[in-house]
Amino acid sequence: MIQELSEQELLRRNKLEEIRKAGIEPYPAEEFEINANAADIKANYERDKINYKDISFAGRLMMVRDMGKAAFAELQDSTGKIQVYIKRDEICPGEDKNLYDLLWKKWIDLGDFIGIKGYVFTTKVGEISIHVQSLKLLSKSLKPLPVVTVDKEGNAHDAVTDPEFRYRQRYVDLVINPKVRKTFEQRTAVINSIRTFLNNHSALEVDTPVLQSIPGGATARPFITHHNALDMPLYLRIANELYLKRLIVGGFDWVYEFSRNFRNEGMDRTHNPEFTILEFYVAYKDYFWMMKTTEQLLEKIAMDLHDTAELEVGDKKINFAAPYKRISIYDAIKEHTGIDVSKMDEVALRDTCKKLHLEVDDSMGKGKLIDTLFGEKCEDHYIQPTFIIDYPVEMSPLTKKHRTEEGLVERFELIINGKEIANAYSELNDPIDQRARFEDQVKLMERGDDEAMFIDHDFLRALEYGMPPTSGIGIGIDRLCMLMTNQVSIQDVLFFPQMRPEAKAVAEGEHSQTH
RNA sequence: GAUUCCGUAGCUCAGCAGGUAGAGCAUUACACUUUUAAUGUAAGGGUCCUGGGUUCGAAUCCCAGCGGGAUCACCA
Repeated sequence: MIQELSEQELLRRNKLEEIRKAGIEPYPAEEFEINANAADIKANYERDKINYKDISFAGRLMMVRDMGKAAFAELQDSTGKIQVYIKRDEICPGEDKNLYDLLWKKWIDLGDFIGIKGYVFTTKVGEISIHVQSLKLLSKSLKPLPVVTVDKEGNAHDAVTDPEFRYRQRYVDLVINPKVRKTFEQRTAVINSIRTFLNNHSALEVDTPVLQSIPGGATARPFITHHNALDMPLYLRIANELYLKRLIVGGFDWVYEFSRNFRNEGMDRTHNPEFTILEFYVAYKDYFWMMKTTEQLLEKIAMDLHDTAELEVGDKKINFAAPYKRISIYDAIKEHTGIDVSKMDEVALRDTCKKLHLEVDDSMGKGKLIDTLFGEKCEDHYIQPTFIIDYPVEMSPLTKKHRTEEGLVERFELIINGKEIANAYSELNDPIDQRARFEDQVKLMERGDDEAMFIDHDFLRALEYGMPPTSGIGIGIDRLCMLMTNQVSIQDVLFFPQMRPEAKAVAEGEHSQTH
């Protein structure tokens, strides 16, 4: 199948040939040395003019205002845009005006990368610009870039807003939408902030297997793959929890990993099939310590990014300053339904759910029923960061039993803006109890719960050697980034969100034209 | 997976009581040596997502498919 090139694409390919015929390499190999960037020039030129007389700058050509024998253009580098001024007699001092008349005026297009040397000056109208003394084509662009213009009021015209275009061709989105770049820089800032916090506490960053023979540590449907040499199924990890705990058994006091997890479930604006959870485990701590640490961490992230703990998220203000409200899951359900479920057995719970018109079936055990009740009736109400604590044992197979409350475990979830952001516990380190909990999961699986956990015998063996009392947490990094960058869709905090393949082959047709 | 909206030039969009496809920016040509959504004059550019159907005639109406968004379900 041959996809025809557009008029503009053909033109650019023709220009490419003209450039080569003129003896100019459109994709030069040698380094182009740079000694300034756009943001630096704009910020520092006025008070430090002496240092901006011999500038070497490179960037992508975004706009040209041609005046005949001179032109203004805008170049964009990784720090932003800057205006440059190109005068024919300046870059072509002799008789030969081809560099200007042909290369600059005819052959260079919007989207090309060019390198310039020159000096910084301020134009009549007061814009800091680079006066070009020499010009070099660094890379020819063969596809026209959407042109987004910004007027005096700062309004963008013809901005590309089509989500499909933006997600499939993120590289273009990043070039033409400066806010998108900022969001991703902030995502990295969130991760750096966390890493600094953890490293300052002498935590050890580790890597654990992504390919696992038993997908453990969470309740979710895994992706299955196959290892040919071993001739066995392998699962992409749904969590790294059981491996990090093995490392606590091995004697590390505090380990952490930014874990790319894979769950074979639905997709929407808060779910992508692959996503990132930060998990960390700390020896000799409990879930109270973990709540304090979590508050401190989130407050620090907000401060590092925004210099304030109070952030605008959609039409709400969310305050990340510690401490956060704590409420038990039973009290939360009582508060929002008026029903005390703390003493109910499975049958009574199922009836209660039915009365509240919640969809339930016989495969659901006590834990899942309570989870449903909370998720449907309560979760949405917690906008400010809130710790929901003390879950029933049935829904927490890896969590230590509560020190005083029968039937509960020492667990909390952190809810922000109606969404779960973190999940943490005092870790179950009693190997006998852990084995019993796994066996309960098997019974759930036999009843038809396809998310129940498998027994991980090696993990049990590790616990039998002894794991110190430990507290652990998983923090949803993508969702945290959505809050910190004020984005409503997970697709806007992932560079390349999962998409169905495009119907039309993008590459095939175009290759067959150029080979 | 269900419901609903959307798919027209490189980009943003208009066109729909069915009658041979339009604008702005971008592109091409010419003019212009401090402009800034530069300007002026002229020109080119489209399997109207794909495939069927109704009709003398479909971008427009109907059906199916593909892709995307939103809402819901599952879930973090």
